[in-house]
Amino acid sequence: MNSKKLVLVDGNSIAFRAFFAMHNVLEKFKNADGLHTNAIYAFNNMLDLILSKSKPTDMLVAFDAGKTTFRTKMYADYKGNRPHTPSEFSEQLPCIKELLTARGIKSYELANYEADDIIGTMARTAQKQGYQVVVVTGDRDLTQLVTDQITVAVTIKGVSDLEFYTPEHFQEKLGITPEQLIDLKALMGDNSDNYPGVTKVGEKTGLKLLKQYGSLENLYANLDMMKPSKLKEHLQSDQEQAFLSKKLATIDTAAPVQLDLADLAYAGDQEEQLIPLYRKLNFRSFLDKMKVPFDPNHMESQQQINYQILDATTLPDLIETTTPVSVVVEMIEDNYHTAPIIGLAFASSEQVWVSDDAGLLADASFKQWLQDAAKAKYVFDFKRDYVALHRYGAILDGVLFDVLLGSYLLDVNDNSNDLGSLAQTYGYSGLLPDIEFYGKGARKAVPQSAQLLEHLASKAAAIRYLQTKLPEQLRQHDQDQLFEEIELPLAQVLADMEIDGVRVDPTILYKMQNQLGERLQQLQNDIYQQAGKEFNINSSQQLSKILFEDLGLKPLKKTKTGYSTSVEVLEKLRDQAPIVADILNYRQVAKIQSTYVGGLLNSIAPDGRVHTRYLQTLTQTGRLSSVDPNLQNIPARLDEGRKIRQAFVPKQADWEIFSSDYSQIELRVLAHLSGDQNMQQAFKENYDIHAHTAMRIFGLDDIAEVTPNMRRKAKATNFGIVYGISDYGLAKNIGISRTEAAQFIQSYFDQYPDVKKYMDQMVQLARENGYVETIMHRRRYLPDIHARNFNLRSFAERTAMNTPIQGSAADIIKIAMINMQKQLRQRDLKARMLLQVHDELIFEAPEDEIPILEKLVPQIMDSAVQLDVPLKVSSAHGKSWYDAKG
DNA sequence: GCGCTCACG
DNA sequence: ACGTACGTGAGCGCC
Repeated sequence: MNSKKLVLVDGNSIAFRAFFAMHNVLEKFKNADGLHTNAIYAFNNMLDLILSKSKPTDMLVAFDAGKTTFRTKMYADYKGNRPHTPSEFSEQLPCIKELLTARGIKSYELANYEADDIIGTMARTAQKQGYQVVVVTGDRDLTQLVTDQITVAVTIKGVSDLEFYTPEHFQEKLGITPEQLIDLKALMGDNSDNYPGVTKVGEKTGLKLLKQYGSLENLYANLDMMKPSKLKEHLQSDQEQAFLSKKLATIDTAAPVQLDLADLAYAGDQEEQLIPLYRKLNFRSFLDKMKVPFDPNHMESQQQINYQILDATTLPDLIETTTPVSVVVEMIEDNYHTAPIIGLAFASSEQVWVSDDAGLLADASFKQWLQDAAKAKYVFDFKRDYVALHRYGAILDGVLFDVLLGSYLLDVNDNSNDLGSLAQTYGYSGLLPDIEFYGKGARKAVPQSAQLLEHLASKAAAIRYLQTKLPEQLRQHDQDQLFEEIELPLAQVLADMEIDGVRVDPTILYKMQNQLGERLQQLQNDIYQQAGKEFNINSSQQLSKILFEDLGLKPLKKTKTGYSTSVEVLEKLRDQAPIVADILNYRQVAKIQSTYVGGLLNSIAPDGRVHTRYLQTLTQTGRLSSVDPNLQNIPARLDEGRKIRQAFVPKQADWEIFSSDYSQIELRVLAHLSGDQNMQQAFKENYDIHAHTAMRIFGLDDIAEVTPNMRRKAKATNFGIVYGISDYGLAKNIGISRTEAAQFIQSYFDQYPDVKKYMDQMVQLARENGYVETIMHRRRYLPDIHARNFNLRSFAERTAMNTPIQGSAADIIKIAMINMQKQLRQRDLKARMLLQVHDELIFEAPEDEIPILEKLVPQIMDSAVQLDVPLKVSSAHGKSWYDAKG
C-alpha cells in the first residue's frame, strides 16, 4: 500500500448536475462574450470541495466521447430516451476542460466508451498499485466499483452534497454487495439509460431475488424450481433482456485506455492560465480566494464610500439633487409597525448622505421632498419604508424601483430578503448582510455610530448598484408589466391596508376566553380521569404514552420521533375509547384558545386595531402571506372556531363588514389555461361544477342523478387535479382504494381531455425551460424536475402543474386589489379595504355605502383580467366578519 | 431551533 | 416500485 490518492470524476454527469443545480441563475451567469458560465462555476466549486476534502495526489476527470459506444452497438436504444442536451450546457463543456487544464487536472475521453468505463478501468488499475481511490459521480451505477480501496461519492443534491459509498455503507443501504448491483440493474432495468430489465421487477423485488439467489446466473439456474407465479412467467419471458441488461449495466474495467497512472499527477493551479481564465469568465469570487484582483488596473475596487452627515446644513443638497436617489430607512426589528427608525441614508449619482437621527423627519422641507412624486427614488422594500415613515408623519412617494420586489420576481426561491446577500449574488461585495452586521438572536445589537453610518451608506450604494442590474433582467423575463403594474402598486395598496388595520373587539374575545377556559378545565378533568393520571395533553409525546402504552390502543402511524396522535389517527380510534373524543375536543378548543383568542388579544394595538404585515416576497407561487398576526387563517370551517370572527368588527356602530370572494377561481383558471371545452362550457353555463364533474365521471345522463356522496368525491377530485393529482393522494383524501382513485382520475381525464394535455405540457415545459409561468409571467424555477430521486422529481412535477394555477389566481386578485383601491379613492368612498385572504377581499364601510360595494366590488373583481371563462364573485355583509357570510 | 399539530385558501 | 396531495403561519413541547 502506498500513500497515493487518486480522485476520478465523472465529468459529464457532474457538469450536467452542476448546470441544473444553478439553472435558476442561468441568465445571471454569463460572461462578456455571452457564454453561460453557471455549470463551469458550480463545477469549479465542486473541484474546490474535493481538492480540500480529499487532498488527492492524482486526479482525472473522464468525459463521454460521443453518442455511440460499444453499448449502443449491443442495444440501439441505449440512452435513446435522453432529451436533447440544451445548447447552454454544451457550450460550457469545452470551457470546463480548459478550466481543468488550468487547475492542473488531467481530463480524458475515449471513443466508443463512456466516462464510466474509463473510471472503472483506472480505478481497478490504481487499486492494484495500492492507491486509495475516490470516484465522484452523479450516477449510482458507479457504486458497483466500491471496494475497501475504492470509495464512490454520489451527489445527493446539487454537486457539493455527496454521499460516500464504502462497502459497509453499500451493504447497509441495499443489503447486497457492490458486484450484485449489476445483477440488480439487470433485473430492474434502467429508465434513464432506457433499457428494460424484467417486466414488473423493480428495486424491491430485485433485491429480494438477489438476497435469495445471490446472482442473476444462479437465479436462472434455479428458476424451474420456483413455484408458478406471474413473477416466474416474467422472469422466463424476459430472460434474454435481463442478460442483455446485465451486459449494459456492467462497467468495463479493462477498456483500452491510453493512460498511465503516472500521467495523472495533480499539478495544482497553473496560475498563469487560471487567472486570465477566471477573469474571462467573470469569476470574481474565485479570484478573491486567490487574493488576486478581478481588474488588475483597479486594485481598489472595494474602496470605502465617502458620505456626508445629513443635517440642517446638508439637507438642501439632498433636496436639490436632480438625479434619482436611493433611500434607506433603517430599523433592526422585523415589525415595522412598531420598530424605531435608527438611521436614514440616501445616495444620488454623486453623493451619499447618512444620519442616525430620525428626528430629521420633523423637517418640513425634508418631508416635502420625500412626498414629492417628481423626485425619483429607489428603495429596498417600499412597503416597509412607507409604513415606518408614515408613523413619523412622512409620506414616501416617487418610488420608481423596489429592489426587493424586483429580485423576488426574478427568482422566488432566492428569498433571503436581505440587501447585503442580494447585492452579493449580483456581484457587489461591499455590503455585509444584516445578520452579520447586527448579529442575531441575543447577540443582536446596533454598533457604534460610525460603523452604523458606514453600513447605511453601503446600503444606499448597493440599492443604486442593483437598480442598474435588475430592471434589465425583468425586461428579459418579460416581467416589466408584472413589476410596474402589479407588484409595485400593490405594495402601496398593502401598506394602506396594514396601516389601517382591522378593529378587533377585545370584550368579545375575553368572554370567549372565559367560556373556553371552563370547557378546557372540564375536558381536562374528564381526560385525566379516564387516563388514570394527570399529564400534559398538549405534549404529543406524553399523550402517545397514555394512548398506546397505558390504554393499549393500536398506533396507526409513525412520525420521525414516535407514534402520531394527529386528527387523522385519532378519528380512526374514536370508537375504541371515549377518551379519544375528549382529546379531539380538547385539541380543537385549545387551539382556538391559545392561537386565536390569546394570540389576537396580544396583537391588538393601542388604536384598538390589529395591524398584520403581508409578506409580498415570500411565497413560491405569488400569493401573499400574513404574519404578526396571521389574519389569513382565522377559523372558518367549523362554527365553534368561526365564532372568532365575531370579534372582527367595523370601526363604528353604523358601519358593516363587507366581503367578496371568487368562486372556484383556481378551477376557472385551469379551464382557461387548459382550453378544455368541456370544463369551459360548465363554467360558461354556470353549472354547479362539482356536480357537473360528478355527472361526467360517473357517466350519468342527468345532474339530478348525482348523489351528495358523488359530488363530494368529484369535488375532491377537482381539488386534486389543481394540486397535481396522484391516485395515492386522492385515495387517502376521500377514503377509497388506490385503484378506484386511479379509475377516477382516468375518467376525469377522459371527460376533460385538454386538462390532461395541459398537465403533461406544464411538466414538459418545466423540463425544457427549467421554470413555469403564470398568466402575468410570474416565474418559478423547478430544478428538481431533473432529479433522479423519485420523490424530489415527482414533487417538482406536481408543482409544475399547480403553480401556474395558484399563481395566476394570485395575479388576478392582486390586479383586482389595485383597481379596487383606485375606485374607492376616485369615488371618494369612506369604505376601506382591510384584508385579503387569497380569493377573498374584506372591507369595512358605512351602511349607506354597502349597496355601492355590492355592485362595485364584484364588478372590479370579475373584470380584473379577461379569461375564456367568466369569473364569478359572491358577496356578503354584516355586523361582524362572522355575519358577513353568504 | 425543530418537529408536531392544526388553522386557512 | 417509489410514497404525496398545492400554498401558508403559530403555539407548544422538547432539548
